[in-house]
Amino acid sequence: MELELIKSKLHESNFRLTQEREVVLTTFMNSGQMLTPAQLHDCVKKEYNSVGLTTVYRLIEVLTKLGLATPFLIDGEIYYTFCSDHHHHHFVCLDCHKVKDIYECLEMTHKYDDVGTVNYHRMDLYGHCKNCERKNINVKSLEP
Amino acid sequence: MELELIKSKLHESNFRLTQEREVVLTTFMNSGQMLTPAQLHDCVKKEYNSVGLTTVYRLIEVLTKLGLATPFLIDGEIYYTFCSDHHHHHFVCLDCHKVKDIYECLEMTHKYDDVGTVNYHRMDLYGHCKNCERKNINVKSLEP
DNA sequence: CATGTTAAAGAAAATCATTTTCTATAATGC
DNA sequence: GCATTATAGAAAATGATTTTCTTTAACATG
Repeated sequence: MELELIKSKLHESNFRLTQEREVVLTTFMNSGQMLTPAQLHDCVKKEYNSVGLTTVYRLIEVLTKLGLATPFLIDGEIYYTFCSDHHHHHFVCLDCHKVKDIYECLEMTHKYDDVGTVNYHRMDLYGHCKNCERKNINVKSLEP
Repeated sequence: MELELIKSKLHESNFRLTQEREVVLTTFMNSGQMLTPAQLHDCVKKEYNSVGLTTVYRLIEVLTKLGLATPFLIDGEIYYTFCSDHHHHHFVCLDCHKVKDIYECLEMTHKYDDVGTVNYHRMDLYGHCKNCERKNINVKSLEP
C-alpha cells in the first residue's frame, strides 16, 4: 500500500497530514519490521530531524485504530508493524524482527462458529527468516 | 490439565509449591478467562485472604516461561490465560473475556517454509461467545 | 490567497503498570 | 529436625505511556 493511499485514509477519518506524520509513516513503512515506539523514534531520528516521541506514540495509536498497524507482544515488549488493510497473517523473524505478510488464509472464521460468533482472527508465525538462517549457520560454523 | 500435573511441572523446574502459588493458580485455572495481573489479584482477594500483587506477577512470569500461561494484547492491555501445554488455539470472547481452547490445528507450520523456518505459531479468534450473544440480543430487544 | 478554526506537535509533568530491593518466612532436601 | 535457599510481601524504583498545556500549522471557507 503506497503512501498516497494511506494519506487519503487518514484524511477520510479527519486526521491531518502533518509533515511529522509523513516522516514517521515513511520510516515505519520502509522498515519492513516490527518496532517499538522508541525504536521507531530512533529510526526517524537517524534519517530526519527528530520528531517528538509523543508524536510517534500518537501516530501509532491512530494507525492502530485505522487497522494500519498491528501490535505484537514479544517477551513482554510491545512492537508494531505497518499493515495494509487487507486481511493477512504475519511471519515474524525472531532474530531481525522483519515481518513478512502472508496473504493466504484458510478462512477458518466460519469453521469454529460452534464457540460463538467469530468477528476476526489473527495468525502469527514465528521463526527465522532465510537471511538470518544463513547468518546463523555461518556463526555456528565458526564455533570450535 | 489438573492441579497436580502443574505442581509436578513446577517441581521439575525447581520452583517451590507455596500456598500462595496454589491459591493463585487455582483461581487462575478456574476463571476460564483471560485476566490482567491486577484482575487476577482481585479475584484471589475475593475468595481467599489476599496474596501480594507482586506474587501474582511472579507466578504469571513463571507460568509463561513454562508455557502454562499465554498473554493476549487487547486494547493495549496485557491479559493472560491459563494454558495447558498441548498446542492449541484460542477463541476469546470480547464481552466476557472467557477463553475457549481449540485443539484443531491445520499444522500450517510447514506450509510456509518459503519464508524461512517457522518455529511456532499462534492463532487467536476474537468474537462473542454464545452466552454473551444471547445477552446482547436481549439487550437489543429492549431498545425502542 | 487570506483567514478562522481546530487538530496536532512538543516539552514537561503525571500516571501507572511492572520490576527491583530487602528482610523475614517457609518449602525442600538431607 | 535442621540447614539451605527460593519465595512472600512491603516499599521504593523504574520506565513506558499518557496527559497537560501552549504554540504551531493544516485545512476549510469565503
